[in-house]
Amino acid sequence: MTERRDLAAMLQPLVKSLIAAELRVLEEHGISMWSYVVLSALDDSPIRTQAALAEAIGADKTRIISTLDRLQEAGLISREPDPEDRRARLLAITQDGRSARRAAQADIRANEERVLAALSAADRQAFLRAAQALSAMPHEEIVG
Amino acid sequence: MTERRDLAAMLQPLVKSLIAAELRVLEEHGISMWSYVVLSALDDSPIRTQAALAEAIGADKTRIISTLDRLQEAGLISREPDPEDRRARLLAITQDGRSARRAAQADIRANEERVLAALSAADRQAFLRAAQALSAMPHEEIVG
DNA sequence: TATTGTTATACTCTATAACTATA
DNA sequence: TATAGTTATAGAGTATAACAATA
Repeated sequence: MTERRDLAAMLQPLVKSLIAAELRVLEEHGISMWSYVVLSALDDSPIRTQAALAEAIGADKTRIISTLDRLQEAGLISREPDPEDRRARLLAITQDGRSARRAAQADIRANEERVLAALSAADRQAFLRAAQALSAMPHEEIVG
Repeated sequence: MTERRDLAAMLQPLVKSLIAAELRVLEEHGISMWSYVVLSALDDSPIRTQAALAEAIGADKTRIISTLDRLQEAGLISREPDPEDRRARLLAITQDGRSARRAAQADIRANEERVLAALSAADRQAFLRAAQALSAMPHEEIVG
């Protein structure tokens, strides 16, 4: 049997630290974690309903409302009733929102690069490749 | 710039799935996550105070009390006042506790091996080596 | 007075249920 | 009546503060 600690027990503190690092950077940019997640989702493409956005980022629809309020207030997203179905809210990132998100992301990635520098070039590549492969596995396949 | 998603955003869902998998296994063994963490800490060596145990597993001292109650009730740990300082509680795993912990750990690792089988042998090795190296970094060094 | 463990309280985050408006 | 969004409420998990026992 391979002698190692449980994978989850090993990775969880690492992820916790990475999230703490991300929160520090985001705080410098005046953005909350949920705001960053929303901006990142909308930077890929606009979304037609708040429920769809919540679904896309794995959040409850009731939980993102105050975040959307603040983002709209700050002019980082637009949020208008769909003329064709005025129950729905068309969501899109603004130019300011895009700038804010990308500036924050650049700082986050710079810090992650600094951390990854602890690895050899070969291990770094393999680690990222493996992490990508594992995180692409369906939740059910991992849970079994 | 390397084209990849944020590291934390990539790893967090993976860890979440791994924890869900672990919880499923632990449930089959009738052990909670906190109980498993406590048993794992005590399987390495006994601990002289509850505060030290809490510190060791990164928990609040008030938060492990009900867990210790249940473990003691189930006969998986021993917990006696230190004769030399009766404020302190000497904590140790019992033979039953050790059996329970190791049985659970074997199943957890078996599932993790199944997940890791998605990787090539080389990537699997490099991933584990890198994960170990990164998780050994001090929290402050990652946060920056 | 200081320390260990415990209990009581408050706070944060999240999920559930009820409500408004549009369809 | 059904759906999108919102607000109000309740629940779980955690941290903080007060307390009891021992030193």
